Amino acid sequence: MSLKKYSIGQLAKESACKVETVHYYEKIGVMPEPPRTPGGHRVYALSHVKRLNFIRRSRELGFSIKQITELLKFIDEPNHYCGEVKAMAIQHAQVVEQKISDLQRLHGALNQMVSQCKGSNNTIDDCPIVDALFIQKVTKSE
Amino acid sequence: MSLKKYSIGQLAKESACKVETVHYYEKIGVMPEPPRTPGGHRVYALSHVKRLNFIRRSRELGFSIKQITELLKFIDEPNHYCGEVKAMAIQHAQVVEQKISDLQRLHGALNQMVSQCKGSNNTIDDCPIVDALFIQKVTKSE
DNA sequence: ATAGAACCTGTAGTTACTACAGGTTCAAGG
DNA sequence: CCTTGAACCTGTAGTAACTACAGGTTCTAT
Repeated sequence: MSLKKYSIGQLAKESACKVETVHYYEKIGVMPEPPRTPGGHRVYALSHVKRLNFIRRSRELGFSIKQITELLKFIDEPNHYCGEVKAMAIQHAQVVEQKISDLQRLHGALNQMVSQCKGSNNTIDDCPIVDALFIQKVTKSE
Repeated sequence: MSLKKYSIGQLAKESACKVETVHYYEKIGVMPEPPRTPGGHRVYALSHVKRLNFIRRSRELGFSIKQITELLKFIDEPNHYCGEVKAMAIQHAQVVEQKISDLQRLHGALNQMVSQCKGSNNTIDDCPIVDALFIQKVTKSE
């Protein structure tokens, strides 16, 4: 019996986001306009909670709103197949992999800088970190 | 003999960014207002190229403009020491580490979803990726 | 002298929210 | 029943770090 109704505040809490964010999602069309009380307050059902969870979790996983719009289209329209979702997930996984390796390169560069820096007593003119940053980029593949 | 002068277009090309970005950096104060030709075009010197390289490279490494402003302060003002720069670099390295591990967690989640998904023949109702996204978050520590 | 590339200023758009301001409605306690 | 204050409403503006354009001027090369 999922007859439970949610105010926008409860909905937001349920999905760990802010009320303003729900307004925003409604404005951009990823959340529907829900029914209202006679006074004009939004009233949500469990399906809304699920949908918002979907959106938030997808955002956490790094999907853009545009991508989420696509995913929701798959869900909202009846003539779509799991394969389309899978393809998007695979593609996104590759993007994430790339990001990880970029960050690892960066982390290496930062650590190298730090280890070469003797620290507090040098003035800026002798700081190898500053030197490293002034160097024209060579580490990044183009 | 670094008497060479650069137009804003050459400067931008040298640092692999757009002319508009240089304008923007000038507006927000991380690049100085350079001398002008009688007609009003900006004229840059090698020092500007170096400074812009510093900014761009720092951005590539994930420093925010705010952080770069701090770094530039260390460089622009004579009374700062290498230790301050080192501290910022160390702190930033930790942030990068955190980002990497978040992304690795995400990558694992995506791969798991993908591997559980049989693909094209299922309808959305059977898609484990969609299911996974609808689940209230449990993987993320709060 | 002239064509057109590059420059100028200023404003608006992007992404995904967040933060207000100024007003209305709801729920609980007396 | 009435009041109080939390929660809600709409709408606008701000955030980061640019990017894109419009409409005009200057520079450079032929």
